[in-house]
Amino acid sequence: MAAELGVSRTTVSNAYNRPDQLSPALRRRVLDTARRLGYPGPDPVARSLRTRKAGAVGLLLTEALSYAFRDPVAVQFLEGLALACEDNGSGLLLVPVSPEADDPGAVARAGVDGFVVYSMPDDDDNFAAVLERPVPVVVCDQPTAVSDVDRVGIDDHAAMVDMARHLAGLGHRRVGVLCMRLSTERNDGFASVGRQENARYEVQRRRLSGLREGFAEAGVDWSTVPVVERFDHSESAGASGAEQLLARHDVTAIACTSDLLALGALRHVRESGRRVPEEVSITGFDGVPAAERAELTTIRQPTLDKGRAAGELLLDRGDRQRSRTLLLPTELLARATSGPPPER
Amino acid sequence: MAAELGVSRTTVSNAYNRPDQLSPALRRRVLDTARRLGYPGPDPVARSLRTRKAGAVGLLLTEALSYAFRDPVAVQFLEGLALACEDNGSGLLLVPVSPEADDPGAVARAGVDGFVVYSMPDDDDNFAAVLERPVPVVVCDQPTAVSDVDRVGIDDHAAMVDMARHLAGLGHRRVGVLCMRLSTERNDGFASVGRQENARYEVQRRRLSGLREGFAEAGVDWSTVPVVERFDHSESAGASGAEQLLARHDVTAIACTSDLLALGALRHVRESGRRVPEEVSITGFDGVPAAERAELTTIRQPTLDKGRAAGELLLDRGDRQRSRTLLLPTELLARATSGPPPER
DNA sequence: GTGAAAGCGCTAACAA
DNA sequence: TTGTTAGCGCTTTCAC
Repeated sequence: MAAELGVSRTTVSNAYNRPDQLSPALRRRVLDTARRLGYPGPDPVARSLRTRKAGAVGLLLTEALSYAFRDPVAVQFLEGLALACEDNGSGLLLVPVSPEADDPGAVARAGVDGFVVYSMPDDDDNFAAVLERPVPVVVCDQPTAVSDVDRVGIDDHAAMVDMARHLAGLGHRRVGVLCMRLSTERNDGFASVGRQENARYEVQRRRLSGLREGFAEAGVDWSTVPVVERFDHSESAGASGAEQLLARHDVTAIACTSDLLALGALRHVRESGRRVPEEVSITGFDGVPAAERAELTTIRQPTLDKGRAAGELLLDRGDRQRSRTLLLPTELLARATSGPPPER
Repeated sequence: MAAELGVSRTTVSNAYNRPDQLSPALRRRVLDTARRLGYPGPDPVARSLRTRKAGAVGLLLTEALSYAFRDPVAVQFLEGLALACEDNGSGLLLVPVSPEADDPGAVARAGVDGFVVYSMPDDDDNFAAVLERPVPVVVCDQPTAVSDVDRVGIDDHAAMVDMARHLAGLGHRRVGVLCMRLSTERNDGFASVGRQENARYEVQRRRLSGLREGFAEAGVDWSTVPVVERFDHSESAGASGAEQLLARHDVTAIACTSDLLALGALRHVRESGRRVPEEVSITGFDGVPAAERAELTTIRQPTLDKGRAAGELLLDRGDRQRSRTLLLPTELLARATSGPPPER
């Protein structure tokens, strides 16, 4: 301890943390001595132990850490979350999870004051580990079947009912769907109704059920609607999904459960010589910037606001009495990739 | 302590950390009791204090936290860094810095095993605070004038010499430049040679000096070359910069020190009715995806690899004897936005 | 395979 | 304004 150098440890501590508690001269002297002796200042970990504050928010994602920076929706969510963190002076800790290993160790080992959980599957070990921790938790999007945590999300079902009505209203009856992964194991291909209903990803389940309901209103029998699933969330997955769908089914519209998939589908459909929307309509979900450039018909969701709201909910030491749920609005953007189906 | 429940604290600790050190039956019993009693498992902060490992890498950026997710180059760097972190099982802590406050507290308070510093100005307080911490540090890009830290970067000067030669080789002699901020205070407008040479951002300084050298070889007097500076790094800053440049100077080429600026310049130039590259050539720097889509002539730098290398350098507990410097290669991509100047 | 003791470096009360 | 006293919760020799 630098205490050996004239003063006591309290004084040293105060020199760093409460400048107003001691004379400027003394403070200067303490700091100078510290520097001379090579004392690097209070150890942050020891301080955290004592103060019971880590000064950081943990973020848990479905995917590997680096995915956070590959998916444009995740990036926007993170920007919002970071905004909330910086307002609060909190750090943002991206918690590593090994998708393979059944090792929730990283979660247990994270020095954070709370967790934001972004879009995890039902029954996830890492998420379970988060709930074990005696810190506040905010879940974004999924899973929703959890008590005692705050939640931020949108009404995925209702948004997709709108989308189905939009397409049905244009006259589409022979439609296909392209969706994201429905289980944690890779399963690229057509997804049966049973598989859809038992999807481990609630968001996908709800988006599909929304489409189902909306199309049902127009008399479309859902069991005849082909649903193609892709494990990877990327444009090329969207392209290959569209290819698989169109190879077997003659549809006039493809509703995708994300913009990335829709953008890929759009590319494939055009490259295969079909015109959009004259021959095939394509719709997405999310409202990413690239979708705007492509004039994709989609559902805009306030991704950045979700991130900020999640951060604020977590950091807001207000009424943490009962768990709060925030449902943000979405908006159907009918743009250039949807139109009436071709005449028979 | 759960020790009151049959066994000692060592045993409890072992139950969590060294399953092989005690009988499975006992371990099970300990864990069950812990659950029943609501013991959440070892406190990560206390554990860190004892083991002297935080299990996380800290990242320090020039800008506010959320900037990390707004700038495509930063996002790619982060993806690479995250890749290295996840290979190591480390977390990634984005350290909040208040650009206004002269408070390096967040850096001092971050519980991390090391820092990656990404592109900071010379003489930055937060960076200085990082150097005070007794942990390893890797600096990416700037500042370079630091001893005892590992570094990752590119040869900005040489890359821009190439770019100047490219433009000069096409025949350009009346050129303008659009660069990023040169000081930490906002100063949008023309930058004198003196201001360029005294820029607090080494990367900008070197990119400008590279252009200067390359154009000098073709006989261009640098003091006649207008250099427009923009504080914000965005497309719209690029557009307004190009506008300001063209309003006063009749140039046949605009060399930008980033793709984002170049993309904005491109937009402005086209919107103002000029053809690219027939009337004006425009070049960027970085090689972001959007630049590829726009067919922008640019310098590609391996941004993701820089991030990964930075992470590996930091986490690699190998020869930490002397500081290592890694210079990654760049590549001039001559695409569709550069061509011969118009005939007089 | 298990327990006892020692301390990681700090800050919050309180007393002087 | 400064010093004293107690831990924060854990892991780690080392002895049993």
